[in-house]
Amino acid sequence: MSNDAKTRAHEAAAPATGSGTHGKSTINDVARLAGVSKKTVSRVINDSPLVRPDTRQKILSLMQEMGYAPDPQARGLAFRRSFLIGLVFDNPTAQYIVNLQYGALDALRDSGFELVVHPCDSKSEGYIEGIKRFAQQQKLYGVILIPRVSEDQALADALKEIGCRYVRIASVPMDEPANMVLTHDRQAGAEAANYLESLGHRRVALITGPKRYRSSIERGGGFTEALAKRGIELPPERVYEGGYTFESGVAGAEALLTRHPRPTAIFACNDEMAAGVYKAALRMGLSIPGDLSVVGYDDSPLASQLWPALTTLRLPVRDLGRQAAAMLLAENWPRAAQAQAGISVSPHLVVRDSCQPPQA
Amino acid sequence: MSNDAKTRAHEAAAPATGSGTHGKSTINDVARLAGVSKKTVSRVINDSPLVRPDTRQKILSLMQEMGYAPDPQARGLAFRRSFLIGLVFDNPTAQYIVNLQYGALDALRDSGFELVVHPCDSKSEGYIEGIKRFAQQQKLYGVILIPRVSEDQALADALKEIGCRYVRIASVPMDEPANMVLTHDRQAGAEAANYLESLGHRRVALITGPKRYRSSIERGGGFTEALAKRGIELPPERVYEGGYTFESGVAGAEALLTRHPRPTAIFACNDEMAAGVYKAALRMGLSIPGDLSVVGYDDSPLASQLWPALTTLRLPVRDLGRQAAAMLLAENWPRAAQAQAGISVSPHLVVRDSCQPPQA
DNA sequence: CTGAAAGCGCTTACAG
DNA sequence: CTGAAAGCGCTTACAG
Repeated sequence: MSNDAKTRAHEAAAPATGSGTHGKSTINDVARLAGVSKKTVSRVINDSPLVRPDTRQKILSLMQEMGYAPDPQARGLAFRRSFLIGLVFDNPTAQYIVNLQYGALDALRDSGFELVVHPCDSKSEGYIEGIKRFAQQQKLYGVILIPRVSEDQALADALKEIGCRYVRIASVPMDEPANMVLTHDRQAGAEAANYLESLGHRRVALITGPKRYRSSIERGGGFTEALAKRGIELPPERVYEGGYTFESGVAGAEALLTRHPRPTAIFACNDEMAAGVYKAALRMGLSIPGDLSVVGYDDSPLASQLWPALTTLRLPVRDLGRQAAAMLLAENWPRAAQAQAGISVSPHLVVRDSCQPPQA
Repeated sequence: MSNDAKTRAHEAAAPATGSGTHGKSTINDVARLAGVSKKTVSRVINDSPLVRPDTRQKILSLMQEMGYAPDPQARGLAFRRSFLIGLVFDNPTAQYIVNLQYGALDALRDSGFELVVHPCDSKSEGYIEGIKRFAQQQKLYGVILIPRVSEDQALADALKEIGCRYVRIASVPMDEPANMVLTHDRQAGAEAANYLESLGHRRVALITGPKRYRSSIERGGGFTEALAKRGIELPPERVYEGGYTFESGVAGAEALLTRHPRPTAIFACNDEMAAGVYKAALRMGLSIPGDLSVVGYDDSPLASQLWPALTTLRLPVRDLGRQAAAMLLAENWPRAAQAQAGISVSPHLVVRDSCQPPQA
């Protein structure tokens, strides 16, 4: 992944030992010591081609030597744009947020950009105004939108209106390619279905997330679709709408497992709900995978900590974050971003110990 | 908690509808429309007392009306200091990081300050240099240090040297009160011991975190101490040094539970390790709390999702974050911060279903 | 209580 | 390829 950093100077090492004056040198100091105008130094900072190679080299090593790094605030003021990337999210799991941050920071490392976190409540009145103000006031360079806010077209429109770059992480294309990182939830849901079918399961059940989450619709839809393609029906009484929470997983499993005949496998649309299924099964005296096979989604730390370890769909969240941030930094947005958008980030099945063929 | 915001203007609402000119008004526009100099507007922005009340009021409502908010970059450039707070952490759990962020953001809301995240690797060579550069380059207003980096005196010294405000979250005082938010781990460890003793347990075991974590030493130490005070000995063979990870909890429990006689209770120094104890017990056919009582630490979401629900010490992480950020913003640092430092954030026992008196 | 001047550290036109 | 002037939107001395 090419690092389209705006400037090389940001990679400046610590002030060279012994350089003296408190490491607070400015562009003027560099210019004076190099015997050029500050405009020339500025050109070097901004990787302009309009500098003679030897001049550039001389200035570059001088900056290195002095431990000079341009002041982001001064640059921002002149550019009318900051070097901050906003991370906007509603209420995903802690693990999701943190992994996304790590990924985004991977891409921002040594670029001179920093990551500013901005949680919000998409159900509150005027939350879009809040984000707009955040973007405008800080003159954000760009914004990364995480589900569920990424799915809000009104938010995207607001951002576009004020001219703020953004990238939406979502399960289906709902914007220009340059503004999207896709998570392919439908395909992953199908993988879960195919896996269970291949083990021999015919009476399977589904615990979805809330309908207002596009991911939930895609995961559940892909699952149902793939099942149908293999000739397996999923009647409404074997589908439970959960809330992506542990408790809803418990409730869903309790509802589904009291049906007769009992399903032999459950696909929960996230790991938290799958953990809820474990609890319900344990309480009902059902063994996993003996009496019940379970598949989750996310591959959160939880998945490997459950016993038996949970078979689940791994969502490479850190990669999503890295990808989104890299697209935002792309030199010639949106052209370059679009090219990068081709790099796909897909979930895949991680087989552990929570599934086996159904008992005869 | 008083919000010592530097300025009122940050709370400016969205541009009043119909105000026209794209909401990009500057201090000059305000000054012109108010018929005063920009210096006077500046005084209002910065809550200077040197403005006639009616003048101030007039300017304030004008700003509100225009949807004016001062540009943080321009202010920062003039102030030689940004309005950014850095959150520096090594590798705590995702839940800890996120809760701390939420807490810090609670305190920063409507203050004009933003939160910049900065993970690091305290085991890597020159990591302190990296943080120093981050603080210096961004001219951070202040930094919040989370364990384990908060325990590194060299880091604190480096920050002090460059004149960067910081607050350390840690289990014991190791700096000026104005620089500390205490988590009182020792006292909480004692609470765990007293609780188990009161239930009648005499053969108890302990799974600590890594020795290099001060929290681990305090939690374990408080536990051991309180036990001793009540006449219960904790021999070395009933103490296992874990790594604050799930896997180490499994390993620890496996080691401790094969001793004869078997301990009737285990205190794990965090919930992840407690979850590991659950797994080991389940595999060994031991029931919780029938055969074994378990106490964790953190009250992470995990705690209530385990079955039976885990009795644990609740660490109010969000409060820690709020407290730390509020101290950083205190008007007259370090005096005011010190006053706030009095507000204590203490863990307390949350009793759920994982403990009972030992079987006869 | 109020203001005119100079400056924070950079960049954008505009010339050459 | 290089530079002198003006400006980004604020604040700090310094006067009054």
